[in-house]
Amino acid sequence: MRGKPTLRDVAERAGCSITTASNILQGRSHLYREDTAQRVLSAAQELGYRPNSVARSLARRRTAAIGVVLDPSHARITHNLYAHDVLDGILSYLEPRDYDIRLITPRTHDAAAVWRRIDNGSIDGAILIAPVIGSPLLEWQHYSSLPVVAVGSTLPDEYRLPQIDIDNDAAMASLVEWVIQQGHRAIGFIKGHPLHWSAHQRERAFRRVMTVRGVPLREEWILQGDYGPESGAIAALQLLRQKELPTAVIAANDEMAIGFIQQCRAMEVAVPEVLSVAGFDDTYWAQRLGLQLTTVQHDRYQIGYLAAQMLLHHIEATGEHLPSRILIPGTVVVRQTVAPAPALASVPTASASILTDGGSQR
Amino acid sequence: MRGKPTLRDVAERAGCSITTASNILQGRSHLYREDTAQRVLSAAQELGYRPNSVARSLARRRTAAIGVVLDPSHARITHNLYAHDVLDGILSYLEPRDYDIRLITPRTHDAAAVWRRIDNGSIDGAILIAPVIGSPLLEWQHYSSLPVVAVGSTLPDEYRLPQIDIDNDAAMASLVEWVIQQGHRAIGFIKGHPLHWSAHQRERAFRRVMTVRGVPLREEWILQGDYGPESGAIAALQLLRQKELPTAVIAANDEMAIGFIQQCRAMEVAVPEVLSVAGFDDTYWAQRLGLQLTTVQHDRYQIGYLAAQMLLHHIEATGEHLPSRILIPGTVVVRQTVAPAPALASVPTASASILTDGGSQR
DNA sequence: TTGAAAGCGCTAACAT
DNA sequence: ATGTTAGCGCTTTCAA
Repeated sequence: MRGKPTLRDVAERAGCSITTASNILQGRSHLYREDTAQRVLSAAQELGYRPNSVARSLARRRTAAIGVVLDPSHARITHNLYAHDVLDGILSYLEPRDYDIRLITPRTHDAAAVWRRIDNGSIDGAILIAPVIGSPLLEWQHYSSLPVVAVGSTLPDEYRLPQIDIDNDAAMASLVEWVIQQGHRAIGFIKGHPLHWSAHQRERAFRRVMTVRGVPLREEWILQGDYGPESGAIAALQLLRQKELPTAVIAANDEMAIGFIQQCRAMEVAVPEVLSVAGFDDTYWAQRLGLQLTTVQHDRYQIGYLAAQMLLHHIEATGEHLPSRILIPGTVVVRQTVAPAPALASVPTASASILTDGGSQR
Repeated sequence: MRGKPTLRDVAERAGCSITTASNILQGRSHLYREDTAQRVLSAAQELGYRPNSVARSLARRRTAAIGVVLDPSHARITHNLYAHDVLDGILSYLEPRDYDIRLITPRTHDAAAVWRRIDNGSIDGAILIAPVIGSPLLEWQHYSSLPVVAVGSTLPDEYRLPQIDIDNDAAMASLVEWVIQQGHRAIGFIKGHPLHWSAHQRERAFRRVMTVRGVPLREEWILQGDYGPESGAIAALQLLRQKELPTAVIAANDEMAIGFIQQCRAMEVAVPEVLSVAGFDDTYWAQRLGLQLTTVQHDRYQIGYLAAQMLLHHIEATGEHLPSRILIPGTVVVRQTVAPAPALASVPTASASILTDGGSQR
């Protein structure tokens, strides 16, 4: 025996066949005599035998691995707070079930090349993280064979993919309702990255609620951002040089809200005294940086967890592919960056709470 | 032909042997007649053939995959800013070289179980992310066979592992020197997590420079933290209730500095007017949150990149295992949370710069 | 220029 | 209770 010990080595040492060794090491000892099992087990132990998972995968036609695929547009994982939380949820489901995770970060937009990396037999299924509009990940010819679920993007129905996402529409609606309840009638909005479905969904919800509540929509207060903090700062610059200002601004995510607030403060516009600002997502780092951002919390960890669970079901249930869609509700978290509208400053407000949920508005 | 097309299907369709198809698809067309190569290529194309990477790995005895292993102590990847940056660097090196990444996050401290997940033939090598003191990842019996490099922990020499890390000692020394140059003679310190080697290295450098410069060390100003933001806040609480206060505090990382500053401001202690605070690491999110934290920048992305590079060299160079150690220098970044010591407030200071490097002090 | 044959290390019918 | 056999899909000598 040379190199790493194989099953054959174990079998030889235990004086039995390879099959026997295989069965016993897979926990089917009850099929054999006590002492045979013992001999195999100790042989394996003594040799420091570890089953070769590649050979096992080939024989079983199952890899016990799933792929987590980042859209090529978010090439750097670092700045993607969303992905971190989801990944944690995925790991927490998969790790105890002995599934491996392959992190796939294609850098190209060529769909065939991307899918060659994904669907080459090395994984049993894949979770697509926030595929954007026009992403190669969404070319159906490719994902039609491998079990796949998408998270972080609520796709239009024609993409027949199981998907899990936050309910952007309902959550943003809650937030807007709540801001309006604070007495604001002059409300601005910072839009997210135009390639993300969520950006459109959040904007649409904003516009709808404003309209339904009869609050005037002023297009000059609706600014384009890209979900990054810098774009929030730029939006602040653009907004603050206007003659008329809103009393509140809702950003489509926390990062932009943070950039926006920094810029406001740099220009000596007090938040929330002069201008209220709300974010969306309740990201971990925003919480700990003393901003006390009023925002919408939703459980990204759970999204990852559920996505992994759903995927395993699809993999194990050898049959049907029910393209389901799960939307996780969000909750408005009242902290300190949204104040009652100036004219109504004396009206009683919802009690603000720090690090505990504010009123859920669903 | 049923199911996914295999090499055999391609060969049949092209009317040649499996060997021929294999060779041609691996780019050895020059061995064959022009038209044979063409037939194989188009057959593959038409069938949508994709080589099965599991079978290929088994035959080649190479997986073209490497493992990125998180120490069980940092089970949740979310809050580990360090890991994100390093991971990005790793990905950027490995992705273009067609290596796959397996993300391994053992939840147990049983070394044998941990290594069974890592070294089971599914990867060609592993990068250990910030193994802590006593980590199962460091049990040498296991890592002795698989090529492995450690990052984020500068291990004592007895761990014979190639490793890449920031030069904690020199970088912290620079920072302390710089703070002393600002005229501070009353300096506190917040220690990092006691299971991290870096925490000890940073503390040791602090003590050494203080001693060398003849600045008195006051143990009551040296507080235990754990690298988390909350521990910084707690340290502030403990420090601020003392009768005598330092004029500056150095935290062993940014997160603690942030927590510390939040708490100071909450207690109306002005930073940096009353108390200067420096961090360490220059984390991405700290930079964008308007704190203007004076800290030490170092290139974690590069650490990941180099680690991947080094690992591939070890894998490819079938021979020697030179347990090298690379230490990346850090740079003091002067922003706005450290002011000259009150008594010296009129002395000229190093020009503060925002988002550009301050003076390097090495 | 091409192909036959022997594996890689393991699993899983199917005997016995 | 145990072993034989035939793969899994590919690579790679080696021979033709």
